[in-house]
Amino acid sequence: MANLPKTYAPQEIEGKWYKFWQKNDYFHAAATSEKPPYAIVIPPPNITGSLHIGHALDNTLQDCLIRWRRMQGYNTLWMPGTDHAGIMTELIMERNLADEGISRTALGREKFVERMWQWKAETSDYIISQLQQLGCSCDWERERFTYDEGFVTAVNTAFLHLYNQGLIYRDTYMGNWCPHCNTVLSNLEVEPIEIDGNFYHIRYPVKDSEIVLEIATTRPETMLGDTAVAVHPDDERYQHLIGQTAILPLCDREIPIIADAYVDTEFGTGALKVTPAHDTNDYEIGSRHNLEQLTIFTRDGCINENAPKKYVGLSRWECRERVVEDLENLGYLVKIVPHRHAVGHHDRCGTIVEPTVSPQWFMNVRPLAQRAIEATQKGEIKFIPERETARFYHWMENIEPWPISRQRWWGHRLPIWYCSECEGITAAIARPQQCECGATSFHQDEDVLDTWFSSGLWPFATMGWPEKTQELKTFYPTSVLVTGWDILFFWVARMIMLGLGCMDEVPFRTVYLHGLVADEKGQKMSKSKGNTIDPLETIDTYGTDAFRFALANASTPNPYVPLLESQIESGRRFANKIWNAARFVLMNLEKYPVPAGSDAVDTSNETLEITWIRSRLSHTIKTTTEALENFRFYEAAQTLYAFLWHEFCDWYLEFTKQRVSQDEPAALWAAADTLEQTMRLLHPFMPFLTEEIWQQLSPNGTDTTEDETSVTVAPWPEAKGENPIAETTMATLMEVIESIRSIRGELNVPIGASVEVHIQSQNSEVREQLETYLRQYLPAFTRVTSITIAESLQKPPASAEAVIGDLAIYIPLADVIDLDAEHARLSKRHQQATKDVATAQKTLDNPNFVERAPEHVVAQKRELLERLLIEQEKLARSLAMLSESGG
RNA sequence: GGGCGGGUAGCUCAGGUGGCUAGAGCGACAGCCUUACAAGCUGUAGGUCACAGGUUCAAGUCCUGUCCCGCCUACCA
Repeated sequence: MANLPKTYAPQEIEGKWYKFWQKNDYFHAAATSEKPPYAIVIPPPNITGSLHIGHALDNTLQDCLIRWRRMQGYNTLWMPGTDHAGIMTELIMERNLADEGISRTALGREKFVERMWQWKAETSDYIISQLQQLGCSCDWERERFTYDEGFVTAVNTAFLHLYNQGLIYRDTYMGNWCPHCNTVLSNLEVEPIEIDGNFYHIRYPVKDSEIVLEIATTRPETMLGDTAVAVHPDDERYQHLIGQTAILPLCDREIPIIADAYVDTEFGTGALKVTPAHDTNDYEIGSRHNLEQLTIFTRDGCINENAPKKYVGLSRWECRERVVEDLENLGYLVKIVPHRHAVGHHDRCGTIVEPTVSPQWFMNVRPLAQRAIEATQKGEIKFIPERETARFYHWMENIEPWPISRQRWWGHRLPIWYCSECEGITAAIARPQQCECGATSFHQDEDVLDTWFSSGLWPFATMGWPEKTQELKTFYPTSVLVTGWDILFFWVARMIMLGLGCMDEVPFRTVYLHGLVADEKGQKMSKSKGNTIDPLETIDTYGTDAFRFALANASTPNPYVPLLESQIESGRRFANKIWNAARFVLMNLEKYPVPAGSDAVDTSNETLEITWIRSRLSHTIKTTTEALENFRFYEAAQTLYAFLWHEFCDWYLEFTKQRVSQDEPAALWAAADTLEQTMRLLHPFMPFLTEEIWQQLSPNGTDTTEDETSVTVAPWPEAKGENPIAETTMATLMEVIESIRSIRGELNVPIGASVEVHIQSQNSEVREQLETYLRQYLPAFTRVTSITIAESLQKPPASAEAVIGDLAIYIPLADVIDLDAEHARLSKRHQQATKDVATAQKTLDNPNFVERAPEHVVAQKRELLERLLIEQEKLARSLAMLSESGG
């Protein structure tokens, strides 16, 4: 064994072990195996840059599951890959190009896409290497990309499959248009943000009359596209105007005054200007009344020729200013009232969306949504936490047609061909030979598909669909999907629908939706808020394992999980603690090597502390396993932390010191065994550190290259059962030790000073236990000159006292005792005891409690009261004595 | 406007189907370099479990209402 440094240095071991794992192919899943399958597909990170804190959490949790199941003996597949992330990646590329002074349009589609592929090559490698730094045990041989060759086939096949069922169709409809990205968007991509706007009240004169109709709008510029004014059919104020004609100011166009029940008489003036081409509701009204759709904006959000000349070419905002100015000058403007309202923004680029009518490809998701609901109701899919199920249903039940075409360049082209002669549509992967009309010339649809269409195929396209591969047979449906709740609709819901649509089977059995990483104020971490923690920086500073442990430890079931720097720090301290515990064990093993063939542990002559630590280990195995089974990562992490630090290190290793100093190595060998098993338990959370220690501990497992093995493929520990008697005995001993320490601490007994300990107990069993073990253990925890244990003994003069139930501990402190301090100490405990007695007494005094509560609860209460009464009485007596001698 | 989640120690959070004397980490205070670890050890302090009712032998936990905070959703121009 090499000399281990005093402080754990993660940088020195992490890279080494990752290479080792890869070399041994531990992460590769066999397409066929006798082992039961367990599969997770990674939520493919976008190729837009580097991993953020959300990825770190998401992938840490996935790796925990995968490593745990692998150790449990499953044939585990963690399918990795990246996403081409259509619009987002294009935006970044456009920004890069802008830095070079090139515009996308100047470059042209072909060149642009070429550059995108170059970019992809660089960034996806970078992202993969970051996942590896995080320790992710993905099956890298199977890495995929949502725009690779296989995906093109899968996307085309899926499209045609759904098209042929009539689920995909072309329609001209009012949609969300992003004037910056020049594409239509789905509702999900539009983020409503509250902004401070205005309500503009404007007069619309009524033709052939002196009457003016006052309307109110937040978007005065759209009046240039007005084709009606609507009032409520029952609105008495406007009855006489229905059917009349208004004169649209600035345009001098005549528009009808119509009645439509959509109009809210209470809101604004009760008169609504109608712009069917640029407002979703107005569009509906327009279709009901057959109004003209007058488009007044260009694709990039400027005024077009349908508006009066003076406004043509202005941006939406310039136009608003000019229109308001003109209205005011001409006397049409009544007033401007500040008005706060929600306005849709493109979630990717932040541009205010312009509702626009355009021809698009849609997917009718209703039938698949219905099947998804049914599948969930039948239990084919389970959501964790459960509350997410309700969100899922709600969205699925209210789903609307999904616009799937995007007017962009980077992404899957639609397998749709238009005849150059008759414009007839042919759906086919390859260019068709001949149109029904006889023509032979075609052009392919220029649009690309929404990125989520292709990532919706991820769980089966990555496994080779549409081929009927062995992988699909083995691993589909996958076991679990792990992702943040924020993409439940974007991605999870669509995977389920497309899985049902293409595979006729849900893509996964369980969906675990974790929280979003937040800062200490509960604010979601985001670049724009500047409150992010950079995963790579964190790994550099604290080490991967510390970071991973902190993430798992922070991962409560809450929708937002605050991650504090101090928690990562705590992870690092934990790693260092483990490191040093291992050092201690290993250093001592040099002196006392584990005898060969000692695998069969001899428990016949086992000492209490060994029985105890094995019992606690068994409990820890059970709790950790259950926590993982229920996706309670924080609970697993906390269980392991508490066991390793506060039981194994704080107590067991101290016992071991004592034993070893007396030349009794059995405790040490049990320590090595416990540590080895604990390293296995902890491995899913802290893969690098546990591998390093496990290798050092394993009997043959020094750095030999032959017969390589790894904790990665070691079996998951088995809970062998707990020993309540040993645990109870140990608890008493610990209490005694803690009491003595407490006296020493509170009464400022010098560290170097040895003390006499007198213990009185009427319980012979307890006395026996103390006789047997306390003499052995105590020296490891505090300096003692002598220990006296008796059924009854006089409290020595000038001594400090502690009471534990029937047990009294006296420590003579003639030279150092501060009687006032001791009095204060005892009276505080007496007060507490009195309070506890009162509480317990009150419960037991209630006859209904004794009658109706379960027997064991009553018995427990009685025991407690008894013990508390004894303590209270002892303390009272000692206090009286103390006052006497002191006063 | 609806729906969901939350309010427990100075801070961040645990406390499945009500029942041990309400816990942890961090922070605070006091004392220690005790030969695995100062990224450590030992001890101490700190909580009307948001508020008000109710159900129950028993409520941090279940019910109702109120007040805050956050989020998701909705066509009020």
